[in-house]
Amino acid sequence: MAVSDEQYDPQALQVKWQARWETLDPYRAGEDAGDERPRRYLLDMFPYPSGDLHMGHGEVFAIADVIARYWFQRGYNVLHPIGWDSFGLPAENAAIKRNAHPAEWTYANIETQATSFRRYGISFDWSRRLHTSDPEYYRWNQWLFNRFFERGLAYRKGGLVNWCPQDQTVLANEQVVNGHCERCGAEVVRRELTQWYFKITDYADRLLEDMDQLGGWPERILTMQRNWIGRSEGADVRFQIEGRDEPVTVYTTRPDTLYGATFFVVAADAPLAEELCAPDRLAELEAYRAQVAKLSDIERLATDKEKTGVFLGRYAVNPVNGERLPVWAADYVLSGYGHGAIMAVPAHDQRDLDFALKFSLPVRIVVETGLPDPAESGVATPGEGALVNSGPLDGLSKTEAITRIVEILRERGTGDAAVNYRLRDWLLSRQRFWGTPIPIIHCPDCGEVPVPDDQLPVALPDLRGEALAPKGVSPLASATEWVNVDCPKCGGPARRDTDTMDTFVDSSWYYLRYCSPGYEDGPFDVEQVRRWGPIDQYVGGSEHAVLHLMYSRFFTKVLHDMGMVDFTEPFVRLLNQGEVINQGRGMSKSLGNGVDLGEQIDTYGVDAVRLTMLFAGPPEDDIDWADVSPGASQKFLARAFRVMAEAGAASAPGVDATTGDLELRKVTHRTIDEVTRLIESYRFNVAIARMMELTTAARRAIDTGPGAADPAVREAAEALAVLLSLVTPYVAEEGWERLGHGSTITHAGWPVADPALLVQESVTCVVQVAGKVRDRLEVAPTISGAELEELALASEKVRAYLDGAPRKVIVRAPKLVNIVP
RNA sequence: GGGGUCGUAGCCCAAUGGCAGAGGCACAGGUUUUAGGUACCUGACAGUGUGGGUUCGAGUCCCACCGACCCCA
Repeated sequence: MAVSDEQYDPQALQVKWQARWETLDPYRAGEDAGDERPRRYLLDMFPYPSGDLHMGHGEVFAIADVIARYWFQRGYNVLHPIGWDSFGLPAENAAIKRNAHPAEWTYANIETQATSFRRYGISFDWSRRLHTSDPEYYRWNQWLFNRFFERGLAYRKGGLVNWCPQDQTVLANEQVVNGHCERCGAEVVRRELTQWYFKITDYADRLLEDMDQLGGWPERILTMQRNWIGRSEGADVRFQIEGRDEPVTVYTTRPDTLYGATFFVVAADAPLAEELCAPDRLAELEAYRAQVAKLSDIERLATDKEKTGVFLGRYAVNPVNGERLPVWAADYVLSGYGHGAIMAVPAHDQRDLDFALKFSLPVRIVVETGLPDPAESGVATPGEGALVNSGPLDGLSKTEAITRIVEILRERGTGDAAVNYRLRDWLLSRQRFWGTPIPIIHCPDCGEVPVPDDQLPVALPDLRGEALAPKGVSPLASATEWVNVDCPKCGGPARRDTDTMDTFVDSSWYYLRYCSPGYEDGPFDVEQVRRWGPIDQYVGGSEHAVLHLMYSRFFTKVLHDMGMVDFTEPFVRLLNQGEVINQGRGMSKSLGNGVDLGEQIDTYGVDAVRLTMLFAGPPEDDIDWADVSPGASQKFLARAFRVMAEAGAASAPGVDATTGDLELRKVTHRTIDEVTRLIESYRFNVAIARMMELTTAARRAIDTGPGAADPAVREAAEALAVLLSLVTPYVAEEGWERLGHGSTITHAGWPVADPALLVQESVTCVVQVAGKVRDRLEVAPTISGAELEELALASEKVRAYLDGAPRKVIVRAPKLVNIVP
């Protein structure tokens, strides 16, 4: 049978090579301590097992796989593990609906995804697989919690928290997006609850400072984290309140405007409002609070919203000039920011001005900006200028005034410079079942007692179906036998903590567990982490900018302080892939524009789908599935397959390529050179375009050139197979085998371009007159500037545009000459 | 309102400050084919969102504006 008659049959190749890979196990990381190969650790953000893999997974795992396979070809010892982020609410909701256990749904989905991953040809080291819902994994969440507790980094406190009425649990600040639950989209309300927190605020400065190690991260993610942490410098100022011993501290970024304060505002929902309220005004405050409680933070802070508030019948005293400032409660001040109270400087802050104008409070200019009087214009002047009406600060600039006022406050003991953060501590308690139990026992006598390490894990009780239905407290509370235990300290009757941990705890350190997945003496083997860590390349979505990516950085720093890891940042480089959308919009059931990954694979084959994902554009860009054509990808792969098969049938391995067709050899080596650079800079779409050109050149050589048996054709086909192996492993394996090579192409070795073949013997030099192209010259690439200038000026075509001697000649040998007449 | 990213053929995308086009889709034509499809070959299509500036030379650098998206308000 003629080779060219053979059909490219992607499904058959998938069956054949998937089975071979199972046997050959080519993607396993080398564990031998004497292994001298340079190590690389590549990680994809692990999936949540919500069902089968979807198009988004198809993209992110294809991208990371190119990098992994490139590293394999380069001879590195590659760690590329996979696992599942398998605790979480969807499993619990499914279990309630089906009267089942969350584990059933979870592990069934994991198996479905594992099967799909294998078919999708991702080069995972399956021996390191982990699931965060396994007791052997979450045991170490608890162990780590104990360490955090010992160090004062895990603590319990009461306060207003974000409550999602849909999911019936509290949420961390990071999980509230524009006042809505990041998971389900329900509007979040405030509740007063006692909850566990991780003290991430202790690490705020280090989370900022260490960003200088993150040159391999997208700038926008760093900016998002910087904004989220929200460090600002200013001053704390203590105001005495008439008729009260204890002063109230406010934080301000503009202490220089202290003389411009004309009233004082406390957050309506802060306990302080009640404390400061005159007895005869309490009823009014309560009524107002009820009104405020209905609003989200976003609504409260909206600048276009009419200001509201109530006077509390009290006065604060300005520490610098003794002025009496009326104390108001209002909703535009948040109890969570600073100290929940502010000094209002209406002339220079728009929100304060809106409030002042609404309630006829005085406006005093203390910064001369040259702009119209805010009291008249209604526009505050937050800019800089010389201080006025400010006693000792008069005439000073903003910076000078800030320095001076801080000195004054410090001398009088009524304030000091202060740093404030927007970042809040990480609320980690959750009132749901399918998570890691918090390993604390509450004893009436001993208080909060950690479960001793040797009694971990605190395993989840066996609850299922209706028992998991949300009721505002954790389902664990109803597992009486599980809850009631003896205190580990005094042996008296005590109760387990019934909340579970935020699942972001699980993902904060999973990358370390992969280094020694079966380790039983700790969360990870310190030595193995020293070998592999930190992660050289992390790949995942930007939706985790201030969630997982920040939490994981925090965990890493704590573990560093504990002496368990010797680096301070977990992810050296970060790549955020775009989303796969359809017809200009995200895929969704309601829009009916969903595309199923499995169906695409069934229709076009794994290789064509992967190729389509990578060829669509730069990895960071969104892919609109309506704009791409997997059918065309499949056709290209058929072409490439035929080239490899025909070359394989016409010659044997080991022929001397130097005797082959020179033109094709040059294309091959130029392609190798360019693809190498393009892969290293993650420009996969362009790299693939080069592979297409090489395929076309080889095709032409076979059909109308030296023919399939020419050594240059073999050289081109072999290079093509290895280049393609990063993107389309199935057709590459088959091609490699047809070319007469054994086993697997995974470690065939990255081809090296011969520099001699990259040199061109002539290049086209463009000759411009006044920037317009007037002639082209074929010249040697080594031509000197002077020689080239002479040639260019001698050109008839050029002389036609010249009128006498040129004023200036710019020579960029060998490609360009520009003559300025 | 502040900050960021990005605007290149009908579409997706390329182009170290140096000839705007590498690759693909779609389109048109040719060879093969009974025909369609496949395969192979060929072709047409923009002057880079708008307006300034820097430069011998700007898609690329700077400024303003318009539009899209993202983040913080």
